[in-house]
Amino acid sequence: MAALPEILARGGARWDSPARTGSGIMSERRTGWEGNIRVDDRVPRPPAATLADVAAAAGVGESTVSRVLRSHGSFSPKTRERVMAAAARLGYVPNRIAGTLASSGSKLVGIVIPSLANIVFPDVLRGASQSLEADGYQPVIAVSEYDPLREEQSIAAMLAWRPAALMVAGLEHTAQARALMASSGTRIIELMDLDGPSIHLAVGYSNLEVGRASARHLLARGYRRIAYVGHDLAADTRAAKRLAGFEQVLREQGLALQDRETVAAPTSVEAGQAGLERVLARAKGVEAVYFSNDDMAFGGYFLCLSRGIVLPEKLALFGFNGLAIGRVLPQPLSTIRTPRVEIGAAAARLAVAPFTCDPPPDPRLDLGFELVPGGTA
Amino acid sequence: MAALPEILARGGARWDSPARTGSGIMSERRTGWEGNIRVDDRVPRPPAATLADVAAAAGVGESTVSRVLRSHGSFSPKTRERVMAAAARLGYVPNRIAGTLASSGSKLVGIVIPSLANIVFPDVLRGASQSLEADGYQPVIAVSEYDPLREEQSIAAMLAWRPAALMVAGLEHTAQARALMASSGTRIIELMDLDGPSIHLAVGYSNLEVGRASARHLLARGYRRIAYVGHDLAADTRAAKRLAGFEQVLREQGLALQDRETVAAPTSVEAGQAGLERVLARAKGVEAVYFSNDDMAFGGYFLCLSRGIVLPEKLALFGFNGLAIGRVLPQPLSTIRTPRVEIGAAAARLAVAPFTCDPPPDPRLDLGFELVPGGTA
DNA sequence: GCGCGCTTTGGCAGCGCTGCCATCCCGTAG
DNA sequence: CTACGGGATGGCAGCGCTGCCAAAGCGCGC
Repeated sequence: MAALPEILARGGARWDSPARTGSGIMSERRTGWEGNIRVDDRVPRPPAATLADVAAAAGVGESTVSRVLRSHGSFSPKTRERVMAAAARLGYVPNRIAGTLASSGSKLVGIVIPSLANIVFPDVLRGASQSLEADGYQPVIAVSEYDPLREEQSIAAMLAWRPAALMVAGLEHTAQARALMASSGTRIIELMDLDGPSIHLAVGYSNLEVGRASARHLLARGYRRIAYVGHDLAADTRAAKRLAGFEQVLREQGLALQDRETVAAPTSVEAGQAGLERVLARAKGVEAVYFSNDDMAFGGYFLCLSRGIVLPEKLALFGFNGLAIGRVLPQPLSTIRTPRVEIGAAAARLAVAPFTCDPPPDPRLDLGFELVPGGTA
Repeated sequence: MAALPEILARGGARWDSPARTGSGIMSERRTGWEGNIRVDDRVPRPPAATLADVAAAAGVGESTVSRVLRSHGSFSPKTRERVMAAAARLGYVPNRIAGTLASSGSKLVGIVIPSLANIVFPDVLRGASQSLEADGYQPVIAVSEYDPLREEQSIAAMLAWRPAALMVAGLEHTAQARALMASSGTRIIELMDLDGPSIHLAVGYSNLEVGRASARHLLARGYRRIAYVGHDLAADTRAAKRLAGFEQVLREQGLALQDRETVAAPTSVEAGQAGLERVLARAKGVEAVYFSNDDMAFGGYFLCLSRGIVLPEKLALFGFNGLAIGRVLPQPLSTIRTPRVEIGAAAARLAVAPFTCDPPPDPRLDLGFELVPGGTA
């Protein structure tokens, strides 16, 4: 069992690995319960050091410690020394709860998203978290599972932490949630949708326009008999808007959807596969399928692969999101790429921005989207 | 533009959609800056209502309001009525910052994960968030990007919020981070790894054992000339452990890796594709490839598909994670499925559990893994 | 040697809520 | 009619920190 240490060393690991310092990973050094929490419970550790403790230890006043630790205000170098030493000695960890209450300026940013089941919102989260962290803010997240009521509750719960800003996916919320946000005094940033009025700021793209662009693309490629395969639309208003834009363009050309299969389930590859299966069994002569998103489209794609349906000659597929996997497929998936990480990052910047600028920024930040022609449509 | 409302109505939407109540989505009702934040800045809204305001409005004492709003302690039904009415009237949103400081019992749980770039940690997050929410807790997240130093900083930052518990991925941390966690008095839960000593509690599976099981499977299928394609191992100690276990079993059979390609990049389908490409160009006669995870394996899978390499006859592929997409591939990916959502949920339960039980739970919670034979190896 | 102006420092009142305790009120038993 | 027990209620001292202000220290010019 020398393999792991070797690998770690070879790679220049900087972790302080128990596998390297202990008796080796295989030995299962049974630290045991007694050596852990249980003991902590028995011997109640001395309460965590406070500012006052550090002040006493350093022989200075509390406000001086506060100033030094926040590098805010003025103090002499040697005082700084003394304070830092005392803080380190006591293992002082500042209490942000108290700090926030006193300064009434939270470094928390609430993020309420509908789902973590595919990579879309994690991407947004990633962009936001990166940017937020750089400014010393921390994201508090809640997942609504596409349920308006849970979203409302999550929003209320977030607001109770008095965040510096609140990011919410979409523009549709319960009346109660909307009222809460509008009257909270917290900066509200709505994500991933621009089709409708926003409370304060909105960052994203137009789903309606995405749907239209998708339809125009398929039409331009000569497809006329088009079907739609989607997931639960009542919950996902943005998918509904894409479909609305898509149908609008069809209608303008005197066309209509050949078939529509809405799987009563959240989005997933399995749902996409099942949906396409049903469409193929039912509607004859379908030339192209518009999916509610890439996950659904992947399901369709692999169904075609399994059944030997040649893409795009026998059937064209079009998705939405522009996920990485679609690009390495033998035939890259035709889709629309959205700037998810950038949306998160931009939202984070807006969340933290002081807004002293004049003229003020536009309340709508359109980060657009990109049609990826691919090879399936 | 009547399509969207129709769709929403058909689906039984419960959102209070601006598209339904406003002048329609297309009309771009230009709420404008003046109607939003800017105005809020100009006319400083009255400070948010406090407990005292509600108490005054309801004609009762502060503690009574506190008791009613938390349904804690005793109060008469009619008092409850009055308080609730007053709170609603004033749009009172409790201040958890103050509440937490006063009760010294935070309802925050810190979660530090290395990445949001694939679905693995979002899955964990999903399990945790669901379970936490049910208990009235909220997750605060931080992403370390597989950087030990950023992890350390994130841990320190989280601890400053005095969370009820702290979840961290992996068992390897900087010495400083380990010391911080051990002495913080906060319950620490380490995720996704059991191979090594934990600080308090660990929930997950043995990566070493995963690697061993993978090797045994490939060996049992008769593969002898095996290559490895992985991503940056120095950062991802769990991937390193899997490889260590894998090589251990090979060694026990007097075998060794035929080739090893470590792409100097984070995990991705592209990296997997590039890695396999290089292995194929270099090593001749490789029968099977063990990938550091499913994302990497997908890259390899599609490369084979593009090049007409028949799976598994000409080349066998084996991954790790058991992602959904692997199951709908024409040849399902041979891999090992991990209970990620369950790990998150279990960790959340442990985070919140009172731990008064006797005998105490084992500090290690092994949720195991499942080898999915699939069709590629 | 004195006063001025600046940097450095300490004291202390809250931030909004909870927990504890004293008080009050009511129904009921004696 | 009085005493007693328990539910219902209010008062108030913190929780740990920050922001404000007063005070002290310090260097320098005249």
